[in-house]
Amino acid sequence: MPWLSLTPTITLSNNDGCNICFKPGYITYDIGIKMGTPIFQADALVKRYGIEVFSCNFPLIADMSLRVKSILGRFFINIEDYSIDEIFCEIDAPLDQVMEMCREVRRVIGKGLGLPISIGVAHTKTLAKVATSFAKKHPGYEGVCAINTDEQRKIALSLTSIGDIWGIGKEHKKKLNRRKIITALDWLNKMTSATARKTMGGVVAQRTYCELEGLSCLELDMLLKKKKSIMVSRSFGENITDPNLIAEALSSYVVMLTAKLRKQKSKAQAIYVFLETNRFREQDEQADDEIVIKLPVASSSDIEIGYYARLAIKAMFREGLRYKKTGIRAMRLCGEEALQAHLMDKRDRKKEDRLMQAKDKINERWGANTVYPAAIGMGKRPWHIRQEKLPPYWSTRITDIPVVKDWPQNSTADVIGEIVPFIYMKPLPGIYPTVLRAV
DNA sequence: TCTGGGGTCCTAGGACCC
DNA sequence: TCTGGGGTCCTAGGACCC
Repeated sequence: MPWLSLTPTITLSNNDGCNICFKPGYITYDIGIKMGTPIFQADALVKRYGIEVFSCNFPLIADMSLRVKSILGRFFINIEDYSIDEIFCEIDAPLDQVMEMCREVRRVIGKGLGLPISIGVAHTKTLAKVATSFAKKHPGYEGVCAINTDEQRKIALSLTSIGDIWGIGKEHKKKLNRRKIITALDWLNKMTSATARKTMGGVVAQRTYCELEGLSCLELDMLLKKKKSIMVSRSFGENITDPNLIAEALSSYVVMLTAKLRKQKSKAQAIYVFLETNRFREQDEQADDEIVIKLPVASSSDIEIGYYARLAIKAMFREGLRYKKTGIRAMRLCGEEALQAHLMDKRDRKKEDRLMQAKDKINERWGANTVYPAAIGMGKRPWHIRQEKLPPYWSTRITDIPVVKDWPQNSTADVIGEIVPFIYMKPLPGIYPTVLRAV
């Protein structure tokens, strides 16, 4: 949404709960909206500063992420797909060539996707992340910052709070702060790598320490790995007291969970199910229960796993409690082929696998939940998450795709210096102008 | 009134073996 | 009174990441 570049925005967590991404826009000082602030606590600030608030649209983010990564694939061979919005690339070339290439990457992604990206260049992954934060914070770098010399490294680390280093979380930060270690450079000056390992409980901290010294300890991880556990959980849109509705909600998470299992060709040997009340309502009686079930035979069928998940709910549910959240984790995953059979097993597993395959095919072709088990309920359900300010699925849903209405020959459009078509976007009442100029 | 949803790795310690 | 030396496997819990 390039037209919002100067508008402060908040993107909410699932269920429209907390701020998970505040973009200041025109605001140049800290107004106190932190990661994780519940949005109802920020009502006054939202009004005062004209902050636009959005529900999160993960399919949109995931799609943009794929596009960025496919462009990066044109420039780099050795790539680690680290997270939805971060990538590590390895390159062996003189610094000026690398810098030129990075600027070109940034230009191409800016032009093609309208996304501003930041690039950090350094000799270790941890230092590259430090460099990236400088590239992002200081406009002078124009999005690309390198830490190359020892002097640059020390200056950068002296300006970086120890807690902002990748691998130093809030516990380590507290511990180090108590020893008067405030910046990353303090850490290097006041400890050795051996004492870092000793006082911070292991080899992980020691690796981070060495990486900051410029000694690479974290290799580029280019393999696409299967997940070792997969979890699906959601808070409910409202408090739920009916066990059948809880079972419905959990069944729908099971459908998502088993689809993820089948996608990476895994089966679960065990499941973990939990059920919680709203821990913020201190006036309510609380519950936070969990059950682990070892499955008789590893499975990725929503029929079978759904059955055991509902058993777990039945066992945990207590009359009169106001439940807020449930979820399921698939554990002890194994490959689809290496199956340990069960002597007493009566299930027709081949048939069930074929059913799941057919269902996956239909849903892939015609959209998620074209066919689904009746156990997840039909139509609007009270446990559905709230998403009241959802931006359109511009790039992943056919009805939301922007329509080109006009292509002016002598446009003065200024987005990355290119001629840009006028596009009608599906308007969200009160937020978007009818005609927008966009990339 | 309203408070997110995923993951990984490492270590210590228990329980067992010879 | 004195009580060895070498392993493995598993799990809970801690710490970290996005």
